[in-house]
Amino acid sequence: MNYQTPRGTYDILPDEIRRWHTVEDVIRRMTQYYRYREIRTPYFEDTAVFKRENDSSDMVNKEMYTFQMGKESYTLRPEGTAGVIRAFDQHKLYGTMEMPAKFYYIGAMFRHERPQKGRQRQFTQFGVENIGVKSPEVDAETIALGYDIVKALGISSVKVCINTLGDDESRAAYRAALKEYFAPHLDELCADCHRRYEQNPLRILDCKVDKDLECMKNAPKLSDYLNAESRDYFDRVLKALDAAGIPYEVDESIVRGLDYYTHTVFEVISTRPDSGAQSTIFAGGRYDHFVSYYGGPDLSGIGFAIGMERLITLAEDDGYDFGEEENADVYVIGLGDVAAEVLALSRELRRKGLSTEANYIARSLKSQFKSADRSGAKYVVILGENEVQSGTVNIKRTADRTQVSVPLKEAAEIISAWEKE
RNA sequence: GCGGCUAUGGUGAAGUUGGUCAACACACUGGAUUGUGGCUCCAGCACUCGUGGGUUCGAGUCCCACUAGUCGCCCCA
Repeated sequence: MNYQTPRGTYDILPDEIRRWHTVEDVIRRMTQYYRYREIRTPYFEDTAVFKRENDSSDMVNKEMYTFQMGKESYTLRPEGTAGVIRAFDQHKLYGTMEMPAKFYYIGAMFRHERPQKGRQRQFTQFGVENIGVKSPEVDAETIALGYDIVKALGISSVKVCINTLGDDESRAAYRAALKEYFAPHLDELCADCHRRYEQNPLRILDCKVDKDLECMKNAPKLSDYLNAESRDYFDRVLKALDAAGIPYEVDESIVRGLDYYTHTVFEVISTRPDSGAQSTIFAGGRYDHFVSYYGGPDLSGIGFAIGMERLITLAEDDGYDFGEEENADVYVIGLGDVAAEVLALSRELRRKGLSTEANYIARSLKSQFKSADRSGAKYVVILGENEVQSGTVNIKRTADRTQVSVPLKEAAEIISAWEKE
């Protein structure tokens, strides 16, 4: 065992791929219901696309896979939104697409973190972006899409947590209030919070280390600093969620890891006790200035991302039925020096749309029947030297074990006809 | 970046206070039926216990280091 996958990466083996296909199918169906269209952007971008000024998040500052090729610096994408917005601006889709422009993506993301349950260095995210219409109903609809996917996979124990960060004015006022409030308490806070105090004081509030501190409990609340417009917007988001029949909980501690969010932010978490340290299923929020950041017009957007690995695990834990692997239609047994004939017949069967397993190994009839059983084939064709001589072939129906001898040339046609009965 | 736990064949694993052939099950291959299957029976299948050192007359079993996995902290989907 000399080679293995790098830390934090993993292989999806054939026995496991069915789960992925199933979940991907649910996602594609649901996004189609909501009229989102797929977009595929590169797995790496110019580093500047991800490394934005004044970004205080660990993801951007500590966890990116960045490499130099010649003079250029590239980065493996740690998240999906930046690439989508970059593409939206680059191709001036605001000029050709109807608003809101609705995108979804599924693909690998890369973050250099210490792996653990539900967290890999290369992982897969499904995400959506809804750009160009700023409306509380759009926010609620976006959450509804994610919620519907989670529910379609039979995942129970789900909690929608939502909050608002308000607009620029509200945030600035709150930020100032926080800095003023925490200034005398700085020596009580952890090292990370000192950094947060400078870069993004809002994040002090969801610090897990200092969460039980007395000064945390009495900290000013964002809700007290929202201006009328922001408060009204959030109220309407909640009303829209009520109208959509989505249960939620307002959680003022949610401020999100990415710095580009404004107004609505949300996290949908699993309340299962066995979901480990990574309980977030999907999370996202609204961004007012991201589209213009990459050179586009001043449009607002909203999006979320779901970790596919977590989604699949949760669906599995809740007993979602991923179905059985498809059986073979036909198994072609070869006896003696007949491999070429086995190949020819198998190709004929496949051309007729029959999934066909062919044996090219010189081995006993018995062992070939065993593997025919394992393949689940409905028909077993026995092709030996005798058959080649006589130009006939034996076809055995697995169901009733009856066997008929037919001309070799007609075998594919006959099985195909039986299948259509 | 920090901490806990783990590391035996293709797989799941047993391996007592260090001391006979590294158990058992599944899978796999062959045979009992020299061309007709899912049952049964028989046979085969780890010169070796993550890697490297050390202690000992003797180590899969004890010690150290390294590597990897896993869970948690941080962070996040």
